[in-house]
Amino acid sequence: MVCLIKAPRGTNDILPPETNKWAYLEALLRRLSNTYNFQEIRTPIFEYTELFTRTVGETTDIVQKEMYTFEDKGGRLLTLRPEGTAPVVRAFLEHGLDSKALPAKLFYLGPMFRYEKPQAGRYRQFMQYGVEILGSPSPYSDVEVIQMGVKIAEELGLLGTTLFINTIGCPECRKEYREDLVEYLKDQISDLCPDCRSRIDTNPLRVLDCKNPECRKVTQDAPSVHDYLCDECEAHWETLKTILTSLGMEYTVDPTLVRGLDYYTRTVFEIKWPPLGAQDTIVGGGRYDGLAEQLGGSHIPGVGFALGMERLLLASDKGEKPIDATCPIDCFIVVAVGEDDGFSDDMYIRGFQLLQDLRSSGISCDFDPLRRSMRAQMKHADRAGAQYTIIFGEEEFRNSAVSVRSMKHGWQKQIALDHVLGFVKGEILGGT
RNA sequence: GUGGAUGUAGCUCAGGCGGUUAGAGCGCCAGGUUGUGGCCCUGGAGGUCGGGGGUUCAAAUCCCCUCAUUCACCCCA
Repeated sequence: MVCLIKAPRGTNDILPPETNKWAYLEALLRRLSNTYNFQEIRTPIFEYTELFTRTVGETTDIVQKEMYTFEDKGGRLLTLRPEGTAPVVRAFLEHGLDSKALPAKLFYLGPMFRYEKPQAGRYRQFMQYGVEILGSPSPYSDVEVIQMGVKIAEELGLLGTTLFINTIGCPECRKEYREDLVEYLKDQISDLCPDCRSRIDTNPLRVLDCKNPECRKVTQDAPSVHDYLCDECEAHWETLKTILTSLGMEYTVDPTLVRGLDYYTRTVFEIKWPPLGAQDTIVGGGRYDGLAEQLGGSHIPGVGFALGMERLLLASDKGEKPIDATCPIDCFIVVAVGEDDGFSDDMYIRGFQLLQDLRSSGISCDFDPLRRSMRAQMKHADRAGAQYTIIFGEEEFRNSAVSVRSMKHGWQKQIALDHVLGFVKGEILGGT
């Protein structure tokens, strides 16, 4: 079969039984959100372009090359959201949530869009889950968020994840650092790759995480932010590490971890799972104390993380306990149609009635509307993962009974039609 | 955006130096089994050989372009 029109590049159709994994993951994330007391927030899929250019940063890859931007019929410049934090903070300010009890703990779950070259674990439309704590400057909030990220990986049976953390200071201490870094880099400019040469002016911190070996040599001896931290940032950083240690959480300090969005301050972190290959960051986040002010609000410190669900499911499949994609039903009604002896139609109707009764009792069940052979129906029942089949046959029909068969154990008994509902309910809901 | 690899049945893949009707396994449908799933046997359906163009008497096979996937880079979730 061919279809003239295919799904656009970098997008995915998610089909059964794969959808069951998504349902499971979503349920897991919602459950954990509740455990950590995060409440769901839903924001539009598109926003004014300016929201992202102002917060994410003009010089970042996201803004420069990855946004789906378009003009609507009213001449408004809009962008399909490439990330969730800026919209959440925007909605938070717009609706005056800062006048309610703080800190606010919010989570979101939905599609994001980035115009990138697709690769395994990286798509143009992808589902992201993220949490944000707004109104708390406390390093305990940083740890709360980080710990939840680790917890999610654990719940999915991902062994061998690594938590990388770093601090990039605040705008105050970063100012002096930035000047010294730029000066240092300009002295070594001949050894830097072309990308990094232009980064010196646009975003010098990003030179630090360039993977080019030549650039690495240069950055090895570059001044470190850690030597420029103001007292507050230093205290925040030290407390953060102390709390992590006291929880027995292992972490690696990675001074080259700066992350690609401009709004980050102080803490940044990533959780990586190496078996994924090139796209091995499953959770990424950090603190953004200046974001609300950038959007015209008051000073509302924030910290959060985001995770890509496609990537997480990819990891889950490769991990220790892949999510079970099957979705079996409780029972299946089989109607054995013999030669047309006048019973068939009646049997079908009685079977169909029982189907309704079972469903009304909360028992999942199905039947074969195609009136195929009994064998075909049994096969169908088997494939649907039915635990029990309920067989309407001529012989049973004459006795006002049906046969109930356990597909798992193979036993089969005749049950009076009047009692079958109770019997099946007992078998399935009674937990035998 | 840069570089490499790969596109043949629903899925996993053979075939490939040009030569009749393009194959296998799995899956699907039916029969063997007019009252029974899984195992086994038999049969059947299902293909624009990713798309377009070119070379040729002849293209799944050679050439060009294009689209898609994938790996790496860039960057991220």
